[in-house]
Amino acid sequence: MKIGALAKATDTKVETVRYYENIGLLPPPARTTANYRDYGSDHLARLSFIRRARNLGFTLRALRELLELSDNQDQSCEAVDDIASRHLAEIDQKIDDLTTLRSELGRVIGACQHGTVGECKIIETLAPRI
Amino acid sequence: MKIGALAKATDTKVETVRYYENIGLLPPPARTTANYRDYGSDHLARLSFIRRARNLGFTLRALRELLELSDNQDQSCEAVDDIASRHLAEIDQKIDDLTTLRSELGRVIGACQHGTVGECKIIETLAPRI
DNA sequence: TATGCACCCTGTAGTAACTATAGGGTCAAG
DNA sequence: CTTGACCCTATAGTTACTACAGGGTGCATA
Repeated sequence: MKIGALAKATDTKVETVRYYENIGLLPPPARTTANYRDYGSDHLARLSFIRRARNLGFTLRALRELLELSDNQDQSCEAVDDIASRHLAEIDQKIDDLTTLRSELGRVIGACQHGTVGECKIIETLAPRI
Repeated sequence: MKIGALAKATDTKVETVRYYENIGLLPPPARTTANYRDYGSDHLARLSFIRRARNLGFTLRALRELLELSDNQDQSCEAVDDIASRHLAEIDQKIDDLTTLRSELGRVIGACQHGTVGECKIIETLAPRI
């Protein structure tokens, strides 16, 4: 598939796809005779992962680390365990925060439907960490 | 509290706190006689919300919208409902993605502990959306 | 055959959201 | 009374994109 189709399938700008190739996050694909980039399903999967993980607040640096778990199958068990464990804790925190935020937004919507708008306590849901 | 304490409590750089004030995301606090910024607990709650929501991948633009639910209590029910509903759907998607990612990382760690490292299928967990 | 039009290419400049540095003031402790 | 840890403003640099500028490709249609 050509870059436009890949970009569309992953909800990415064409320029962003080329940018990821420039910084070495997405491997350079084959080229057609007209020098057009020609992507396969592995590129599609990898870019989808990158975009969705970015959308979840992971930095490109964190992404590189996660992608290496996949790219370098021959890493030591300790290294894999360390990287995965650190990210697991981060992910759990994110899920907690999102769940709390979700319930307050749900309450606001519910209150709205019952005509008793009331205060929105959204800020308080993500109060300082202990 | 002074800016350093506020920054520390919210895991933020002092420069970032001043930046949020410049772009109007954090209201300007009172000043001491020495012209130092003097923050209260409302600032602490608001900054904590901003930082954690940013960490979850929300843009500053999205944050402004969410904060307005809290700041403008007198908005129409339709407006509140529209904003809250859109973000609710986004949040649900994020929770789904994080949960899937979490389980694959957990599997990798588990495999590691049993000495059967095996392949890491992390990329596949965030495959293209249907 | 040609001439749009939608797509692709490289390269560079602009934007969003920070982050670091320069140059200087405040203040409690020793 | 000075030293170190803080604060101030202003501006330049970084990360992660995003938007041109200037030009080539390829297929449909007049």
